[in-house]
Amino acid sequence: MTEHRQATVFDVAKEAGVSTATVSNVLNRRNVPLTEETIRKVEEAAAKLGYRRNVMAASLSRRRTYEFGLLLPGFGGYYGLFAQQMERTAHAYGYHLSVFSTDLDSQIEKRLLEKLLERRVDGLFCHGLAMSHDSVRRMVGDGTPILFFNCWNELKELAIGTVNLNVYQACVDAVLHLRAQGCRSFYYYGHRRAHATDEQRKAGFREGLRLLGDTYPFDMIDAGDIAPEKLPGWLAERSEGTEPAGVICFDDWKAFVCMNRLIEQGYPVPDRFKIVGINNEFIAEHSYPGMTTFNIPYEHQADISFRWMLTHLGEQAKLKTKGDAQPVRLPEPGGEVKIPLALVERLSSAKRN
Amino acid sequence: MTEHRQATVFDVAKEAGVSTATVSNVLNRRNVPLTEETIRKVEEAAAKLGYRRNVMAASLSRRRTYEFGLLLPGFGGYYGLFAQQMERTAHAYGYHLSVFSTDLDSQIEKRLLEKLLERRVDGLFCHGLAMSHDSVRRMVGDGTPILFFNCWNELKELAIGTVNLNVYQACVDAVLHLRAQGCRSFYYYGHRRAHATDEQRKAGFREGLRLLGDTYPFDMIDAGDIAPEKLPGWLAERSEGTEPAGVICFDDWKAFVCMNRLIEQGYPVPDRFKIVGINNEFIAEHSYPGMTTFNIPYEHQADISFRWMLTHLGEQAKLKTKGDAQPVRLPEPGGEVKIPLALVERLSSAKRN
DNA sequence: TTGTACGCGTTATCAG
DNA sequence: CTGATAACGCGTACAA
Repeated sequence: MTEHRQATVFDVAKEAGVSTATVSNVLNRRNVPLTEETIRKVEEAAAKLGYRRNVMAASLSRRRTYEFGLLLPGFGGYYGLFAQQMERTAHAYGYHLSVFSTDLDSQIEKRLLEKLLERRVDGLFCHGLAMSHDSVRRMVGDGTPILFFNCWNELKELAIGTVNLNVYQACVDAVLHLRAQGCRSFYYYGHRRAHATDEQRKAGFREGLRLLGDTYPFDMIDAGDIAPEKLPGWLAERSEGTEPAGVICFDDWKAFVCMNRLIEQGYPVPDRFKIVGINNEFIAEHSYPGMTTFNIPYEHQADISFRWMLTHLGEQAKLKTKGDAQPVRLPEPGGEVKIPLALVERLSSAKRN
Repeated sequence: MTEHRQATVFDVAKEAGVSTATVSNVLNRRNVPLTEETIRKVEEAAAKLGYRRNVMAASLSRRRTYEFGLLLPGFGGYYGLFAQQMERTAHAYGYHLSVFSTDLDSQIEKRLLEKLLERRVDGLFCHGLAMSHDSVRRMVGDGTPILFFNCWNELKELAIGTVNLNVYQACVDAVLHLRAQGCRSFYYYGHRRAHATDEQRKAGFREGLRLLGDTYPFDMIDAGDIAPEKLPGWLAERSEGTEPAGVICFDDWKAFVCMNRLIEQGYPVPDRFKIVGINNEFIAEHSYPGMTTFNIPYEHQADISFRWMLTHLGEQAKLKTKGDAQPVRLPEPGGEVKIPLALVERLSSAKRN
C-alpha cells in the first residue's frame, strides 16, 4: 500500500550497475551476446526490486501489443467453452486475449470494436457479427486483420479468413443417421436469431432429405414461433403415421428443451421421437436419455485460427509446430476453413429395440 | 492494408491548426473552458483523419489504466454468466475488464496474475484462488487492490473486501424446504475440488439438520468418491425406510447428474427422491422434472463489487447512483458482503400428491 | 559487450 | 482560452 512507484528498468539498471539497454537486453533474452556475470547481476537486481515490466510502455515502444480481441455474442454454453479455449491458445502463443461479449446488440458491438481498436490490438477474432458491412469496413479501414468465425455472408471479404464449423455437413449427417436409426419423417427445430448459422443447418437438413430421395415427410419450425410446451403437439400432429420421427435441433440447448418437453408430455424418446443436437455439451452427456449430438473440436478450431492470424502477421517464429499437429495447410487469404463435426451417438437416437 | 500509421493527436492538431494540448482537451471533454469554434475544428479534423486515441499512451501518461482483471477457474455454467455480467458492469462504469481462466491450475493462475500486474491493472477480482497466501502477498506487495469472490479463508486479509454468495444459508434453507416437502432423510452430494465453497455448503447442510433437532438420518458423499452410476444405489440403500429422501447438490450440474441417474435407474423424482441444486441455470429451468434451485443475483453481485472497488480507488465521480439502486452500505475494508440466494421451487422437490 | 539517445502517443503543468 | 514542453517506461539503432 506504500504508494511506492513500481521499479522501472532505470531502477534495475542503477541497482545492477549497468545501463537500461543492458537490462532490456537481458530481460528480453535476445540474440545479442551477454556476459554470464551481467545476466546474473541484472536478474538479481530485478528480483530484488520486484521489477515487473510495464506492458503499455513496451507495446508503445515496440509498436505491437501482442494482444488480440475476441468478440462474442455471449458466454453461455458453446461460447464460454470456445472463449476458454481461445484464451488458452492465445497464452500458448504468447498473446493476451481480450474477450468481449456483445449481448447480440449491434450498438454494444460497435462500441466494443472501437475499444479494441483503441487498444491497438494486433488482430481481431469475431464470432457472429450483427453489424453492417459498412460499419465494419470503416472501423477496420486501418490494417487491423480480422478473422471471422461462422460467417457465411459477404463480410467474409473484409477478413483475412473465416473459420466455419461445418454445421451444414453435420445436419446432412444427422438426417442420414436418423434414417439409419429407423426414422420415417424429419423435423428441424431452429433458432432464427442465429442468422447464417441457422441457415446453414437448414440447408444441410434439406440436402440430407434430398440424398434420401425426397421421399420422406419433413418440416421446419423456429423457436421464435412456438412456445416449448406446444412443440410436442406440433411434432406429434404432423408425424402421425410416420413414426418414429427424427428431430434435428439447432444445438444441445434446443435439443434439451425439445426432448424434455416431449418426455414431460408422454412421448417416449427415442421410441416415438429421436433427437439430435449439436455441441456435445455437458447436458448432452449427462441427460437421460443421453443425447446424440456433434462434437466440436475446440482446440483444433482455435489452433487453426491462431496459426492463420499469426501467419498473416508474419510471426513465423512463434509457429513452432507442436510435433503431433500436422502442419495445417491454410487456404489463401480471404478463404475459408471448414471444421468437421463428429457425430456422437447416444440413447436419444437409438434404434427401437 | 496501407501501412498508414494511425493518426495521432499531433496530426489532428496540425490539421485543426491548434496544439496537441488543445486536441487532448477537446477530445476528453474536461473542465477547461473551450471555444465552440475550437471544438468544432478539432472534432472535424479528428473525424476526417479517422483519429482513434491510443489507450497505451494515454494509460502511460495518466498512470492509470482504467482496466481491471478478473481471474476465474473457467467459463462453464455459473462462471460464464458471472463473467458476462462483470464485463457488462465494467463497461457501464467506463472500465475495461480482462478476464482470464486458470483452469484450476495454480501454475497458470500465477502466470496470469503476473500478466495482469504487468498490464498495471487498477484492480483485481479473483474468484476461487488456488494459490498460496505467500504467493499472492508477494505479487500484490505493490498497492494493486484485490477483491475476492467466494473466499472464506485467511486470504481475505489481503483483500480490500470479499463478496460471498451465501451458500451456507442456501443450504440451511434447502434442508428446511425439503423437510417441509416431506423428506425424512437428507443427503449432500458435494464437490470437494471446489474447496471452501463446498465446505460452506456442508456447514449449512449440518446447520439445517441441527435446526430440525438432529432427528433425521443424513449423510454426505463427494463426486470425487463415487461414479455417477453408483450414486442412486448409494442413496437408495441408506434412505430405505425414510422415504422420500432429499438430496442437496453442490450445484445445478451435480443436481442434473444426480437426478438423471436416479430417473435412469427407475427411482422417481420427486416421489422417491427430491432434488435441490444451486445456480438456477438453463438446465434447471428446462429439464424434466424442472429443478428446484437457488437463483444468483448476478447483477447485484457485480454491482456491489465494482462499487466497492471504485470506492477504494476514490472514484466517487463514477458512482452515480442509478436511481433505483439503494446506495448500498459497504462494510469496512477487509470486510465481507454476503449475497443472499433465493429459492426457486420447481417440480424436482414437489410434495408427493 | 555495453551505453547513449531518441521515438512511441498522450496527458499534465505551466506560462502566455 | 491556448501552446510549449516535460514526463510516462521501455525498445532499439548506433556509436563506443
